Amino acid sequence: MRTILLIDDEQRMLDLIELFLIPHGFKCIKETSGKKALGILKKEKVSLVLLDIMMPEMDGWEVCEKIREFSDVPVIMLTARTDKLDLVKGLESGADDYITKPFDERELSARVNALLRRFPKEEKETEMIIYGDFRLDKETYSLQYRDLKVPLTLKEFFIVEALISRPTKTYTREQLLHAAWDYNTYTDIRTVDSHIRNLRDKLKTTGFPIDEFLKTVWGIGYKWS
Amino acid sequence: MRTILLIDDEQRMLDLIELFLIPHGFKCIKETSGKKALGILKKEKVSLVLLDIMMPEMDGWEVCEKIREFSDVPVIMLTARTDKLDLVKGLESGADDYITKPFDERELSARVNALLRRFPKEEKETEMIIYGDFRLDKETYSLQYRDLKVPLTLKEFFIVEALISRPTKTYTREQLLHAAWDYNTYTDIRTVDSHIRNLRDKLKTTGFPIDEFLKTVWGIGYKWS
DNA sequence: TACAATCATGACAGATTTGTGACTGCATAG
DNA sequence: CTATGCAGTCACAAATCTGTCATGATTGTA
Repeated sequence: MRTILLIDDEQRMLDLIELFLIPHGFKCIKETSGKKALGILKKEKVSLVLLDIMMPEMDGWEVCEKIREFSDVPVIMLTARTDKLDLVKGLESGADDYITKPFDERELSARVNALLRRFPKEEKETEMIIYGDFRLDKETYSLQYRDLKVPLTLKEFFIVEALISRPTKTYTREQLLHAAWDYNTYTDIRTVDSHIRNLRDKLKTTGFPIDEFLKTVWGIGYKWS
Repeated sequence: MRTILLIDDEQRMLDLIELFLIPHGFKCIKETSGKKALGILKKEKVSLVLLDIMMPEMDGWEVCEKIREFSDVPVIMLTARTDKLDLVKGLESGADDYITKPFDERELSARVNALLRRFPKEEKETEMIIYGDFRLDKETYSLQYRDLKVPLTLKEFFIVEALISRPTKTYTREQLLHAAWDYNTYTDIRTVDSHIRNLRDKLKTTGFPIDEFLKTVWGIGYKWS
């Protein structure tokens, strides 16, 4: 989960923004002092900063400049004013974007997401199903167990994908047919057995302890466990 | 010098924006058709796109989405309206920022510079992709392996660029078509095979150990590994 | 234990996908 | 105009994956 640092002197505003952001899957750190916020930035992993301009002691532009002395974290400025001079001053002090209050939830989340798209530091896990020591990689159509990696054929891949994405569930041959073949295929149900065999062969010769994981459920079908 | 691609259906607006940008040290390419602009983006080195929303034929959101299918170039949307729904829609279709007309010169240059700050060495990095002993040179459209250097045709170049920029990932022919051709091409899918063959021939006769790197993934497509 | 149902396995045929050569069209340069 | 090189299409051969069948092994049950 990505963390956003909120800096505003009004506690009410901090709470409000947090309420906006939480449903969109962000964690928030709230801070009323610009000075303390700089300290937090150095210690915590922060993905983005939302920074109010009108603050006592140290204003938003100053905070932003200090941040830029040591960090490239994306910064969005918040202000009540709509003056374009403010805007230019904000961007020149190193901010990446600028939102005028009052803003609505969609604008906030859209701007936050637009900026975060630029920093895809987190691993994409959607292309990879991980179960125990196994990884099923959709980019390379291969199955990995610790250091061993084996490319799969299409049918093998779809079968493993079905099985491994719901471990311990027993799939009937029918269900595996539907997972790997078109719905209205006239393929013999026993063909599934063939592919299961090919899989076992291929994985065993590569050194996978596959018999411990890919199991036959007598009278029903197969499962991964 | 950084190049900015301007897309607007009104020639007057294109000329006006160009007048704004030239004093700030930018080179401009002006285009009134979204479709043609996509073609330009694939061929030219463009650092940033300024995209009008209200256009006949293909509107700005659509153009932006098409751009995002093959490029991460920063995009700023232009519109006469101040509706926040527009704003959200723009950011969601992949834009990075949003300027409402009429805008002034300072705002335009501030926003452009804020975005470009995010891509400081972009130009140099994208001119040369290095993977292992291979170098793909965007300046001369050629591929180098140790001392051997071979010029590539455009299509060959785009195919290699896609493959080599994400080694081990298996690309389908569809994906390679999108990477190397205009998005709405009616080119036969097997044409990809032809270019792959030409590549292999060309590289093999020059002495590249290409078979070890450019691999066929049966039933899916091709990969670099 | 004996029997019936179910599964694993090997061999092979069939289907699909890919590689390759030959050809056309197009644009460009000389 | 002609020559050249690139892009795209087609047809057929080659490679590889998929599906079927027969047979023997395994499992559950009476």
